[in-house]
Amino acid sequence: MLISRPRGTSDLLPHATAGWQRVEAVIRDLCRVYGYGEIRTPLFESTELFQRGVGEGTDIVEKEMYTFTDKGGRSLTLRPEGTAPATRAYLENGLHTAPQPVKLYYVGPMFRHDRPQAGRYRQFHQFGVEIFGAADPAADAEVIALAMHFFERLGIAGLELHLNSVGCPGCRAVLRAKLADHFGPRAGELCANCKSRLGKNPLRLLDCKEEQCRAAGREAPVPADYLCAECGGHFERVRRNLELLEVSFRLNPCLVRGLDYYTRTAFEILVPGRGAQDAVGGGGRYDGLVGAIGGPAVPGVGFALGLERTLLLVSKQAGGEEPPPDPVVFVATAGETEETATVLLARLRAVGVPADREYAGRSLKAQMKYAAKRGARWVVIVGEDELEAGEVTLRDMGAGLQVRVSLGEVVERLRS
RNA sequence: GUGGGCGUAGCUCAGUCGGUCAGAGCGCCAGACUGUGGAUCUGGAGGCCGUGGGUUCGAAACCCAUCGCCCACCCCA
Repeated sequence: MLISRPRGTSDLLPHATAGWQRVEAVIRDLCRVYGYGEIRTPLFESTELFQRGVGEGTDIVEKEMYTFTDKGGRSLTLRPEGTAPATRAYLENGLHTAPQPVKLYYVGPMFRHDRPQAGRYRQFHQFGVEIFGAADPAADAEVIALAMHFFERLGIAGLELHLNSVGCPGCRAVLRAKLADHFGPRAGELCANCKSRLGKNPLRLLDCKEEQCRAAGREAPVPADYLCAECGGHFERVRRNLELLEVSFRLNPCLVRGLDYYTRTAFEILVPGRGAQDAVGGGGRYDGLVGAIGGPAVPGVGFALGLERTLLLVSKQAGGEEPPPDPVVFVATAGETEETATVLLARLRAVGVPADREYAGRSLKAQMKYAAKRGARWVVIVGEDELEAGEVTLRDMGAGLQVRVSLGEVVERLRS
């Protein structure tokens, strides 16, 4: 093969896109019901947007971005996630002057230069929602409930919702000091990654998966112990709302979102027993994000779900791929009847009957064979003999029976 | 970025100690007294055996490199 697709991308052929369309239909319906409007932003943005909106200290920005320089010398980046672009669009289009809150959702491809493996690709797809302008804990609960509702609608069971609160910059400053006190003396026991985190972002030490770091962090202070009164109250209200919505969750005191503009609620949706790749989605509150990219202080909360990982669960649990659509009616010719067949086919399609023909001028036998393989329920044989009587032969492919029908009424017979 | 496995027809794969090994099944196309399907039979098309070097009289097979795919780690979705 001369040219193959770029690493970590995939060609979705008709038998696969059927599953995607189903998932997308659920997304659109759910978002309509919950009151979210769809937003479509560019696939690439100024690199700076992600540096500020995702965070310089993150793996995404440090090593996973598809960044290039365009002909005007601007640094652009294929979007690695959807929240920063949505936030940018919210500001740029003046949505902060619209009635608040503004509730948006998006579905589309994201790009990260990671090493591909099962359920992880360089071009992958996310479904996400964002609520801008609502500080109410009920908003946190709503997006979480929406995410869980989505999986429920797809028939996916057995997911775990992990929940935590990382507090606000105020209470986090206290925590940070305590973490430094705790880990400082143990720096020697930590993995290389965590050693460097110790200085810049000690919160991240809490959710390192290395055994040695977990051991060192066993007695470490966690955000929940240092929440200020307001953050504590908020978290309590989020949990209360989830109970009202009958969404079960598990408190995970080590669940963390590292950057400063992530505040309070943090959550992740996990598939138990899938190793290091168990996250199908996650989200939280980001009351500092709008400000971080240059806007006013507007609170926000949202989530992003991985669709490839979701599809993996759909096909695993709900059984397999769906077949491509049947043509239903196939128009075959026998003899010099092409023109009549062409018109008949057009009439069938005009009234919405899925119909097809073949274009190779093959024998009737070959046409029948092709029609059967395509899964046609009916074949209309337009033959010279029948045409002399103004008729065609209508064959029921399932039953193997056929009758002659007048050319005038065949469309009506097949319409239903 | 790190580690492991694998790269032979569209697909799934055989190819034994290097010497008619370029193959099978499925799929595709065609035919079986030429206007009728999913069965059967027959035939056909289709492969620089991932790529580039090397070893050898001779390599799909052995060695090196490279690219790609898969899986795992890190991290995430």
